[in-house]
Amino acid sequence: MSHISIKDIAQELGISTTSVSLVLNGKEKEGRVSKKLADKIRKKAKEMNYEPNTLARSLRMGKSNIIGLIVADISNPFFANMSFHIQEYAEKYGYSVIIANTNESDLKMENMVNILKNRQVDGFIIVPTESGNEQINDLLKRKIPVVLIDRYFSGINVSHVTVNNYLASKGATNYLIDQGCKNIAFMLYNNQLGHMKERKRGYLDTLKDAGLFNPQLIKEINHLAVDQDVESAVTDLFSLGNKIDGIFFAAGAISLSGIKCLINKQIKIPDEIRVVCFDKSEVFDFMQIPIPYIQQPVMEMGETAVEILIKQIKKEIADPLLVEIPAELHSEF
Amino acid sequence: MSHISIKDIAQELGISTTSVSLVLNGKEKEGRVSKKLADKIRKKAKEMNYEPNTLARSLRMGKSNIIGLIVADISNPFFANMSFHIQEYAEKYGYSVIIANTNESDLKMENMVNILKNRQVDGFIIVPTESGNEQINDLLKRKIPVVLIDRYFSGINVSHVTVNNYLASKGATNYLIDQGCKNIAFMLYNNQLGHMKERKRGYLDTLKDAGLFNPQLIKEINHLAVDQDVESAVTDLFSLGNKIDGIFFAAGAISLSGIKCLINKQIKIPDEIRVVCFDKSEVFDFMQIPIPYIQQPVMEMGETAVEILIKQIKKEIADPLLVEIPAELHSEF
DNA sequence: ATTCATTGCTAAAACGTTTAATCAATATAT
DNA sequence: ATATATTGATTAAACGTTTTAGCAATGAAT
Repeated sequence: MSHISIKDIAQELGISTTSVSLVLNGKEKEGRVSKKLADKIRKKAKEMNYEPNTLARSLRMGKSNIIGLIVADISNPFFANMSFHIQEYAEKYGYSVIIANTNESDLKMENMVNILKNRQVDGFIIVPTESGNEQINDLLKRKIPVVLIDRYFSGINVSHVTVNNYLASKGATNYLIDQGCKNIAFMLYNNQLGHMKERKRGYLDTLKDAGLFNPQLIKEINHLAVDQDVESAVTDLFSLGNKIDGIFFAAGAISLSGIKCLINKQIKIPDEIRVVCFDKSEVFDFMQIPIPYIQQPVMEMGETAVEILIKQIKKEIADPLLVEIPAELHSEF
Repeated sequence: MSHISIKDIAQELGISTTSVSLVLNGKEKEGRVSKKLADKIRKKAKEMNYEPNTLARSLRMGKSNIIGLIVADISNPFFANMSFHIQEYAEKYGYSVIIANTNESDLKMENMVNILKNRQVDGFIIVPTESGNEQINDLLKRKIPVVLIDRYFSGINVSHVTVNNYLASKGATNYLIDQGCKNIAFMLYNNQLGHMKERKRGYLDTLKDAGLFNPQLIKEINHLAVDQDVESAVTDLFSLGNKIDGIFFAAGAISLSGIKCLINKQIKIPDEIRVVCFDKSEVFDFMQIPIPYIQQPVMEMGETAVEILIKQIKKEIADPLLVEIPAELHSEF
């Protein structure tokens, strides 16, 4: 027999599938199955190598106990790590996690959301792509629980957990000011996602408060051409009248590209220029000089997202929950 | 209505579910549904925002069109990247991919295999954990298609795709010999997986052929304590009578740990010691000196695995296929 | 000796699909 | 005018579960 079902066990034992189901789900008490029969069923099930068909169960019960995790870039260690913690934590609650990678493509995000939705996942945790908002809206319309993580859309009223980007950004900028920098550049992605806006706001407010603001110091990077854009941004910045003495890189990949660029141009960190980065990278461990960075509490973020999502799934909460977790600036070495 | 089914559409239109199913699956020709009715159905389906329930479909059809991808460490860029390519390629064939991370834990691998098996995935691509062999055997016993990737067990007759570890290892070792190294150390994991054995064999054969072999040069590392083990291995190696002048790191994490250690101990690469690494790392881009490494063709490996798996699923091939892909040594800069 | 509870089990429906079998009506061929 | 194809639909079973409702037998209580 290719695959053993509950029916096969029942047949073999000459009993009903009800009893088998009851026992195999540990409901023998409520189901009033005799200990004798229960034991017989368990024995036979083991003997026949029975494995339940979760598809059928989910279909019948109307829930799959699966969480769909949609990540914009799984090869980014930050997200890979986050995925790991999410999976780990969700399992404790009896949920398994399906990871899908959108590679920053809106179209792929649409596909993956649809595929998972049609597979009846109970809810989604999503690191959305830049224009993934309609997909999110569709999910909300269908009353499917969603939690965004790391990124969010300012216009949509949906649960999200992020770091406190504004404060983190202020902290990083202030750090550079404290180090004596007067012309502090800021490099960020040119997208409209909420977290980027917040990081920018943090930088702007701090610089304005300090009377150091200059619009030429802000450089936007296209995520499809990070290396080129960063390269020309750096060249631009160094041709300004007031020589820049600090750069705040507002995202992981921009940081790496930026530092690589500075090294190539033989611009010495921190003598000629000071930097501070959003997100830690393994690369920092291998540099001669320490690189200050903002570290996002990736585990806490992941676990919070899982908790919120599960509460939504179980209908313990109805309204969207917006959680901001403080991020730490690592600058002491 | 919370969720629209084919039945709802049929009811609304006063027709049978068969017609709806036929049309929505593009089988109106074979099913002899009139163009008029077909159009009506499609219109209504769109209007009602219908989405098929893949669970039910899979249950009925006995296949899910899902590939289970089980990875030992998703936060390892090598595997993250591989996952990406596998997902990408599988989609072209109409399969979606569920990624599960085992974090190198045998128990978790067992769990994930079971969970996915019970969700009726059509087949598995697995980067197995060290002692995951029984799980593989169980899958084989149940006639569930499996392809191992990157790692494999010498004792089990199951499809796998790997790099040609033996030749790659010979190449790397020969590179160091060509550079004039006389005392070439080798650092590998202390596990019994086939790919490690092959890498060791490559090193051994090459060193013996060159008359340079010395058992003290081989250091085994426990993957649970890479940094410590590498640290003491390096100390050991440098206290040997014949001063070592080359190290071949047989795996990605060992390489990074090793290089970090050399930097900390102020041992200059390549003046005092030459190294060669298995797997590329982003870190190499940031080092003053170029690091030679063996690059595995991760995309080709992933795609090959998908192809083999799908052929097995479709029963186009019955016997296990063992594919070895050549790896490239990057040593010219 | 009758009622009532309890115990141990089963029948059957339901979840949302797909698909083989069948049927009635119309068209085509003889 | 009759036999035969073809067209356009439907009925009902099946996939593997869970679960409600109910049945029969036993035990306890009056």
